[in-house]
Amino acid sequence: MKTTGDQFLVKKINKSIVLDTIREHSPISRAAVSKMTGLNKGTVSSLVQELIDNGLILEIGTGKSSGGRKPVMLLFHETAGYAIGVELGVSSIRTILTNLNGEMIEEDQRPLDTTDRDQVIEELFATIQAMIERAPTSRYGIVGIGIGVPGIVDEKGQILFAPNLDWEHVDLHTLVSDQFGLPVTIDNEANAGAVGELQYGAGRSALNIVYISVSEGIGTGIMIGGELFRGTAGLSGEMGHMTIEANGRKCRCGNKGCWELYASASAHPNFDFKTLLRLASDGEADGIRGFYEIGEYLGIGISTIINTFNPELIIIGNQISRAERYITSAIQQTVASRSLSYHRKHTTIRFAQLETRSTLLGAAYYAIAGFFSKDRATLV
Amino acid sequence: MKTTGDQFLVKKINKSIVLDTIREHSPISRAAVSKMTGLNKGTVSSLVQELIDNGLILEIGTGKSSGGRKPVMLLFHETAGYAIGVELGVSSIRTILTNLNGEMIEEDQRPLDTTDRDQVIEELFATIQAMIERAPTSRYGIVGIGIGVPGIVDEKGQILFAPNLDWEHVDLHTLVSDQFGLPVTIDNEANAGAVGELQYGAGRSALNIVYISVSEGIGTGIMIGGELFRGTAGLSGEMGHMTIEANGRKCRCGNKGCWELYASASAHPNFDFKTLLRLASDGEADGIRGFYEIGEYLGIGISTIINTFNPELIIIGNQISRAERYITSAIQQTVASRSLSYHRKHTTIRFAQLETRSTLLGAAYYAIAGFFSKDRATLV
DNA sequence: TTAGTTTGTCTATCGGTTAAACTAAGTTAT
DNA sequence: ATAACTTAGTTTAACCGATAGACAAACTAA
Repeated sequence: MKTTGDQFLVKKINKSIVLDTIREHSPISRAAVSKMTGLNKGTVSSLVQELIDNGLILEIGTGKSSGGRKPVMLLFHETAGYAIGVELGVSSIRTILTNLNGEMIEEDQRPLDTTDRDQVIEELFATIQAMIERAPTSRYGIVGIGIGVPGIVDEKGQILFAPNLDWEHVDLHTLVSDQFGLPVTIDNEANAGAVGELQYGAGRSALNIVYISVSEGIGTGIMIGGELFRGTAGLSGEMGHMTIEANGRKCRCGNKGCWELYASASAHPNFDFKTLLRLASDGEADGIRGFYEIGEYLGIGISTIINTFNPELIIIGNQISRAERYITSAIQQTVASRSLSYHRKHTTIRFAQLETRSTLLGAAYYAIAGFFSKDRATLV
Repeated sequence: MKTTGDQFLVKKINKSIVLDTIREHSPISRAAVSKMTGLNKGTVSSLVQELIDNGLILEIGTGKSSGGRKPVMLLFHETAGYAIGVELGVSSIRTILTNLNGEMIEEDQRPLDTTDRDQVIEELFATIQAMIERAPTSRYGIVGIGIGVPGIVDEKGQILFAPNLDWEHVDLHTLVSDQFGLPVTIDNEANAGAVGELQYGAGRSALNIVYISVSEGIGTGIMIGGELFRGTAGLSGEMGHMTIEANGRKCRCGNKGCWELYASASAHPNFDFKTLLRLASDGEADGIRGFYEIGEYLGIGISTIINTFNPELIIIGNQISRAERYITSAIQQTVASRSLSYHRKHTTIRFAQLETRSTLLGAAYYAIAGFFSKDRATLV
């Protein structure tokens, strides 16, 4: 049954629009909100009053007059609540605390010397608990926890398969949810990275972007129309396993010639990523050529992505960012020669702007977005 | 500026819901619509009355009583208008006339022995004009024209590049629009096919489907959340040019190792499609093996599509359908061994149900959909 | 015949938006 | 200094569409 329209729906829509407008344009006056949104001044006034009562926005004195009465400036109350973002990596757990604007307030990093499920989860609980305790008191407290994990996650927040952790079928959502009694979102790290970059990084104001997370493997997060594309069971975006050599190397996924075997940070047959970086920075031919080859293979997959999605923006993130200067030209040249010209014209390729925080900020954003969508439904 | 909510929006939403419900469940009573949609009986009554006044639905006598007053059955008035769908092929132009339910009323096919722009367009105008004249008189007349073309079309309906017709930069939308003064939609044939299958064929009630049109080349239409995914400039879905052999055969697109070079109906190095079909039906090893190889390569690309989109359904259509029995098992085996198991579980692979009419029906649907979305906006 | 059920309409009310009047508080011109 | 103009924000009345519930119509079942 589709959602039918009634007066409450109208109010919910308009309240969202007003809140979003204030969030994006703080500080701003009621009159300006009315002009920007097209909503009547009176409507804006009453909705703003409710948002103030809800503690989500603040009046912050008067602004400059432009020939008449001074406007009362409104501010999004970014510290009315806090969100926790976690990146569960293979060798470390990183955690941040953000305000409702997604600005980082606190940070924590713990090395992981095990992949044992129980030990990792114990450490995860500890870092989250510590972050909860470090959060300032606020009206809404911790509004949620978002976690990015290196693996395949279904729509219920269950980790189906995390090869680097050697985990299978871990219902992380239930575990964390039961422990803290807070809203929890679990997603794979590439999806979270895509969300982070679109909200706070290189992809702001873009609608269709593809985020490519390149480290040991390759993961991709696909944002379509400003929304994460999840596929039927929440399993979309495993483009690391697209075939680029029909009879290529065998992959642990069962396929042959997967992209990530040729284009990831660990793709070089002789040197690992750190060694390659050292060689390249020393100007050694082995390092330079190693990265050039990786860049070429990245370009091959990126060309397919461009032809498939015709995105505004492709963002390359995670470990490989550290080799940006060594691989950029190889990528650009390969894409220029391999992708369809009309498609290429509309696509920009960039490295992640948030550096190593795309996933963390994206994870925290899940919590913030969840809070507001709930808020909009219930607090009308 | 986002659309803000007001009473008109509410009415538009509800009127759409009522109309859609009647379209999908004709014949149906007002009471049943109310129960299905959750809308109040009175609301349904008044919206139905308006739709009757608009000529979009009809009262068709009473139905069976279930222990009380007999219901008045409502019918979608499918002949209140007609739509034209055109498939501009390389060797022929096919045209259909449908009612507002997308049911074919008239059909026309004209061979094309030239790819000359002016001659083709003259023929195109002639077939459309003939179809307009064959349409029964109706309240809304011809509500629009949809055209599927074999090439890259941008969001304005301009053909950027149609290799098989040898056309570049033809503003077909303006040409047809000026000639007939009707709403016109131009899209590539794979997109139109995807829409056709989702609306009327194998993909009904699915949300995420990928339609693969396999003939001389390979085109793909991607439906996400029930909507066609168009990309930033309307150029999405050229997966025929994804790389499956990094150093494979040279493609006219500039890339190497494109999928369509290995998996299209014209991919066999020695035999053309017709010959292969004849050989296979004669039980000749060359034909059987030829199709098996094409099926394997199709399976490689389909595996990438599954891992990328995790769609509910993949539909294979166009010319290759005629070889269904020779390639099915090769496709299934390859996909089973190459795609990620979790993803594969949620995806079904089928051949087009509308046979050679996916594109035509999809093109006509563009016109119908355009009519209703306009109608909903203006006739409230 | 009577009681109960189902369909569809009608009426009062409610909650939202809007336009417009109004109050408040500034600036600019003379 | 004062009048005229501007801009900001609130209040009021009117409007519109949905809803709940009463009602009439038309049927079935006992």
